[in-house]
Amino acid sequence: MGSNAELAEMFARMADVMQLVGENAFKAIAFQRVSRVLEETGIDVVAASKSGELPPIEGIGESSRRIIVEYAQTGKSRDYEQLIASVPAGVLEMLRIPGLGPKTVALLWRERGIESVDALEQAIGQGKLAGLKGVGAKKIASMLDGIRLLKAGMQRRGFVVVAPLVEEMLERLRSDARVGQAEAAGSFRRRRETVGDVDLLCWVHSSEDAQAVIESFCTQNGVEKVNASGRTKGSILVDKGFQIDLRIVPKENFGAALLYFTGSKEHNVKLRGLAQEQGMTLNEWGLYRVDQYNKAEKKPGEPPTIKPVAGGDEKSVYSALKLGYIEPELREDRGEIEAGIAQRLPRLVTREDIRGELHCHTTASDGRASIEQMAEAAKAMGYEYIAITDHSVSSVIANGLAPERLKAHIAAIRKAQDRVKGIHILAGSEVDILIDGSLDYEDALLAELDVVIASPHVSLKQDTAKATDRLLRAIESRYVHIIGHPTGRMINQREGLPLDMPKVIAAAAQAKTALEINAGWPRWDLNDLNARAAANAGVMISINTDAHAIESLGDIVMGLWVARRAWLTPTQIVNCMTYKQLMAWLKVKR
DNA sequence: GCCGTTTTCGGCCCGACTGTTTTCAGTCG
Repeated sequence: MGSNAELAEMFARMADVMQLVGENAFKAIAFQRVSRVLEETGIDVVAASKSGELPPIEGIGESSRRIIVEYAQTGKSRDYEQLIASVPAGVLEMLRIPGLGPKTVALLWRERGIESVDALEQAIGQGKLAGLKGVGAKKIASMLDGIRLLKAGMQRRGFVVVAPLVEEMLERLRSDARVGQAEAAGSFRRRRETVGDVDLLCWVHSSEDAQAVIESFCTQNGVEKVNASGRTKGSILVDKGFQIDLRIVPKENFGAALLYFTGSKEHNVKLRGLAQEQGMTLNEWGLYRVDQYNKAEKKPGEPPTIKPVAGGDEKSVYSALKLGYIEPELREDRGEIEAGIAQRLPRLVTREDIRGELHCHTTASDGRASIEQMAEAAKAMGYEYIAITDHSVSSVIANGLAPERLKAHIAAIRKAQDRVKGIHILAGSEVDILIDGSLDYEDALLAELDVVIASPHVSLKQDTAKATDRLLRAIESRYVHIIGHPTGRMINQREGLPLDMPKVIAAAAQAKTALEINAGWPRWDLNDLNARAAANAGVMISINTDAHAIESLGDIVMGLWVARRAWLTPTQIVNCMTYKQLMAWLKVKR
């Protein structure tokens, strides 16, 4: 076996070890970067190494290449094994304790022989940490807090799960008369599917109010712990250990702060490097000319006393760095800065570009609204068309339609079109991709439909070979227009099919079958990276809500977030086509 | 370890907050 994910994990572990043994910090950072690049690249590096065709990849140098190639050929790496053997596994685990870093873990290990999280907890209980340099009562208390959090299982929470909490916090801030403007930043603003913590940002009318706003933030109802409470920055835990940070800056610095707090960290690092190359320095206060920037005059919590080149709003900062505006969804250091330099940033899809819905359900299967109701709702959204795609016969729980019922349903859809004007109603089906990749209806019946979406619903724990073959069969069917939620994953709930995604994408490109971004939570399937890889390979993407009720048609905005994170432009999206274009596209395979 | 329209060597982003300290190291984002 062997995969990018396994290699990424290896490099991440090696970086951990390097930090612990006091290796040059930049080496560890370099390996962390290799790990991230491996996770995100569309290139199957193991397969490429085996065939001797591993292309140069930015961030992966000679040493890392050697490790990758050795691993691809032998299934292991001597460098990795040697390095990993030098530190007990439990010590590496201690790095996961929030608030504990490599220096302290190394100190505990070397000075007190503590080799696991449990051993640390015991040692604290027995007072064995006494006399350690730099470790006082408060630090010990914070270690116990960290251990408690770690054991409570601090996984990243789903975007939609934390959204109400964020809205509530913002509401509270905005209703504070001292606050001028409050926004959510961080991975929440970048619309990542999961969020590790939430970053809020605001400016206040009078700088004397800043500390008081932080204080009221840190003492509001529901606060379980205050991690930090300074003049411009507060950090709290709420809702069983979920971290929320608040940062306050003057209005004039809001743009630079929003940029800084939105991240990603990797995006920021690269931007700062770019600023440096241009004789400037970028921080959360603004963009400054380096020859004017005198660190000695910089007081913590207060803006630098010199005039910034830019900083009032984000656009001015990007523009001063000779970049086009980079949308928050792109800020992951996945090539957006290079694209900005080359003035080749994508024109990301927006809500206004969406002309129709191609995947929804009605009361015929497991939906809650009639054909007419769904069509009227789509029309009210300004759509030109909607495809009604109820479940097929094998989806028994979803009241899937047997062939005869489907025929009657098609007739009902045609009839509904007579009653509802101003929107085209297409007859479709979400047909099950069965375990072996065959479809749930005969070809002759599929041929009667305007739109066919084929989706996997059951047996989502197949191995990679079986799952991939299963999807390929459906992709290659001349009657299938779109593969619905291709992996079947549910964020934070189930993994879904372990597809060989490069293979699936290549087949879809070849067969001219579109892949879906299912906008429904917790699917968001395809995810951003796979959707981007697919679109780059020439595969059309359809952003579908899979709505089972009128309100869910509005989920399209979530699908758009994923699509924007995937760099998609309207020309790559099926349901950005006009009705006429769509009808032509639907006939291409047949 | 990685990288190069000023570099194949010498850099590598920057600031806030905390805790244990008298001037700073560690951690985080």
